[in-house]
Amino acid sequence: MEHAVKARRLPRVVRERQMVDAAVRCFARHGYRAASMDEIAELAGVSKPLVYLYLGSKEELFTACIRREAGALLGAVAAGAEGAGLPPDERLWAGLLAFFTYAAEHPDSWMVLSLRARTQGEPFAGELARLRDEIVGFVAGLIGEAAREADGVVTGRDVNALAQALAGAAESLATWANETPGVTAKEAAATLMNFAWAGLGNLMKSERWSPR
Amino acid sequence: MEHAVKARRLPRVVRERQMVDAAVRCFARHGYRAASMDEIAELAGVSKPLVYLYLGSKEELFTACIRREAGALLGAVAAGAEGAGLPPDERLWAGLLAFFTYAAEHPDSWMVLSLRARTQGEPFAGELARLRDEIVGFVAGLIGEAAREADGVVTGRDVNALAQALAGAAESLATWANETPGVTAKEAAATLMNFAWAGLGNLMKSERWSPR
Amino acid sequence: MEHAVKARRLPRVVRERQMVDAAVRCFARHGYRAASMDEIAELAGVSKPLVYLYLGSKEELFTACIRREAGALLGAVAAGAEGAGLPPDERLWAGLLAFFTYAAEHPDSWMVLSLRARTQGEPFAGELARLRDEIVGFVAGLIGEAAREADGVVTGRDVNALAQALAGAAESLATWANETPGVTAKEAAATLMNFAWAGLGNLMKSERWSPR
Amino acid sequence: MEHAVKARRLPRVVRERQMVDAAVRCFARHGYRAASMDEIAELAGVSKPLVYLYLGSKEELFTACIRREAGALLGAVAAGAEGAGLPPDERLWAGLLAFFTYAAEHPDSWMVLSLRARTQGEPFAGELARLRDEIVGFVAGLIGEAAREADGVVTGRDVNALAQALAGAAESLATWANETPGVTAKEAAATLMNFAWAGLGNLMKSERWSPR
DNA sequence: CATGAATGAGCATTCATTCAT
DNA sequence: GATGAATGAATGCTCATTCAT
Repeated sequence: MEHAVKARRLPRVVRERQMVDAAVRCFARHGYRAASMDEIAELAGVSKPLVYLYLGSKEELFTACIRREAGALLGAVAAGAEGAGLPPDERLWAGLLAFFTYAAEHPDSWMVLSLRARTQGEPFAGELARLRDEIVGFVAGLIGEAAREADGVVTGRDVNALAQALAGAAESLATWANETPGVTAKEAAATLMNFAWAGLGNLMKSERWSPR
Repeated sequence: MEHAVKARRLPRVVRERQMVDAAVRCFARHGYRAASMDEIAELAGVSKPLVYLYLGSKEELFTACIRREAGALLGAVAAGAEGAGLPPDERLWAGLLAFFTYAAEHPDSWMVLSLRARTQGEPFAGELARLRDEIVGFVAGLIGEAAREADGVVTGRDVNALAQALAGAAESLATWANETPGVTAKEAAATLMNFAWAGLGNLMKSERWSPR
Repeated sequence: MEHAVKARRLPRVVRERQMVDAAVRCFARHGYRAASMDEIAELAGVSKPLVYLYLGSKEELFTACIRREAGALLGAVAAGAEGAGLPPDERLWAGLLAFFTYAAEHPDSWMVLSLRARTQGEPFAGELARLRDEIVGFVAGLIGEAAREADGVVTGRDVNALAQALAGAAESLATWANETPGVTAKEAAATLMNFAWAGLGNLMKSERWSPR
Repeated sequence: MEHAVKARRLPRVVRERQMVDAAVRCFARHGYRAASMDEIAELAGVSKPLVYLYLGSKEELFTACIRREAGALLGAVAAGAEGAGLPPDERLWAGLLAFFTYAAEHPDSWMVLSLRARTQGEPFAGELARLRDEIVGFVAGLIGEAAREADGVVTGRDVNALAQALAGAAESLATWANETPGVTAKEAAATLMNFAWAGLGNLMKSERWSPR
């Protein structure tokens, strides 16, 4: 008779996924503090006590969101950029494309990862820092590889600052692209790639801009 | 009678400045939601009703913070980059240097502008968007000027995306520099300038990176 | 198939005993309100619904605890003091010793009976009052018997007040002995016996202390 | 016009007293856990936030209750028993009378001090222990004084156990008197005095009851 | 001008209790 | 017989905001 109208008595794993889904949306829309457990529970279609039973607390729930979404983003970028035989520029391009595509297709996830989480102190900052470190490390690896191929001379600190700037530019562009109608992930990735590769090339050739 | 213990009966402008000062610190430290009017009033050394009398509400107070700090940042960048006769690269360099210097010297101000404000919806986003538009516009102007000088061919959309990427990289680098001990404003500015100018030059010469 | 890992399918009586055991511990440790059915169920090694199935409700469970422990205490005291042929002082001594021994050997039980139960209103107070009445009645019986032997003149009200005071002193001493390391049950019983018997003797000889 | 119908805008000290009054009633009636801040606030005729503003938290409020009531009880007993020139028995009598009178006239206060506070762990137990120690110390002082006057030989441990038993009997009798209609404070005090003094005298003469 | 007094509304969290299997 | 799944109803606590003086 009943056609699972409200889907009661679901197994725990399913419920947990629903809850984290709802939480990601709410945290993305309102931020950590402004998001209320009531709203999350209602959006997930369950009662508040169940959220606490399964996820523990608001803090743990937020951490679970960050972990899950960070894993998904990392997975997408890694899957896009893995091609071992490809030259570094091709792999950077693939990684950037995968990154912008993920950000465009999962705006709530990207919102949580890029903005909401940073504004809270520990323990969220740490969780987020790990994601950023992995991405920056991945980019720094590509830059270093390219530098070796080109016999360029760059210090480790330079490589890190560059990777940092590139990651920052990517973050900023992704948010901007999400907010600006008509900008595709491919365009955003191309812009950044153009912007970055030439600059990287120059740096590796030690042709630097200097004041005066 | 009066022991001048706590400097009573100050003119309104002074009191307001004290309050906004306190508010910037609190918002920077805790974020918009987590900052409490109690703490702000106490830090400003006034009673809570006075804050409401002068600044209206928490929302208006936050807006006042954003406006004042955005004005200060813009003023600093404009003052640094104004030299009318200088070539565009020198002016971009001066602007970047002024920007990173401001962010380093006023970390609370930069915190409010870069992170805290974005995480809240309207009307703060709008306030912030205006600051960003001004900065991006300034950068875009420089890029356009340079493009004309170099007879390069770039569309307006390209210029905007570039300015956006540059601004994003700058934002990200500024936060990173503030969090990383030993990184000076000048280093950060130099890194970005190197990174950017070559890429911009290539773009304007229409030498683009493209996949495959 | 079954590894007998957790002793499933036990007879109801055994399960109930486990539950009440666990409940006594929890109520003793946290008090009625602060003890949670979750903790009790977990400590008993069963699921919560089973607790409800067997014991009905938190209130009924607590009542069951009081009843069982009160019965055990009464049984211990009665067993100790029954010797029909002995003189009343010997029987009081035996009863006191049994009482302090029980309190020392079953601290959780004594905690529930002495403190936790009283702080809750009906219906627990009633349950407890019955235990107290039985003990006070037993003591009053001994006092009355001794009074008759000594041809003393005491009213029923006096006997009751005396028994009440004696019971109170005993309660207080038992708790104090449990909390004070190095105090044995026998010492506590002796202290009270010394304290009490002389006063009782005086009273029965109508040698009373009176002010002025 | 307005006849102070609800007495708004009262000075802080008055409000605090009202709140603690209400809290003592609620804690006495329901115990610490079961008493709700809502009920306390309503009974005090104020809003809940005001209770928190002035008293801090439920724990601090309870502590404030214990402190205030313990002080009042101690003050009453001390005032009753101070007569420096009187013999120890007269002073014990006066102290007991003051004690039972206080317990009879302030049943909620006595409830809080005697039962409610004990069932909670720290920090309430400590607060309460101090009251008990003061009373037991006072009683022990009297017993010791009497022992010296009578050239009796009692160890310090005996004196403490006796004082403990006496205090316990007093506590128990006070509660019993409060619960039993028709028992006056004077009767309760006399019963205990009779009960105690003879026993104390015997002990000091080393005439002890011993089994067998 | 400036503040002590006061609150309505909301939030994270917990708990006793009950179904559906 | 036994349990995983689920919740209604509180509870302690906080905060932005406003009067009355």
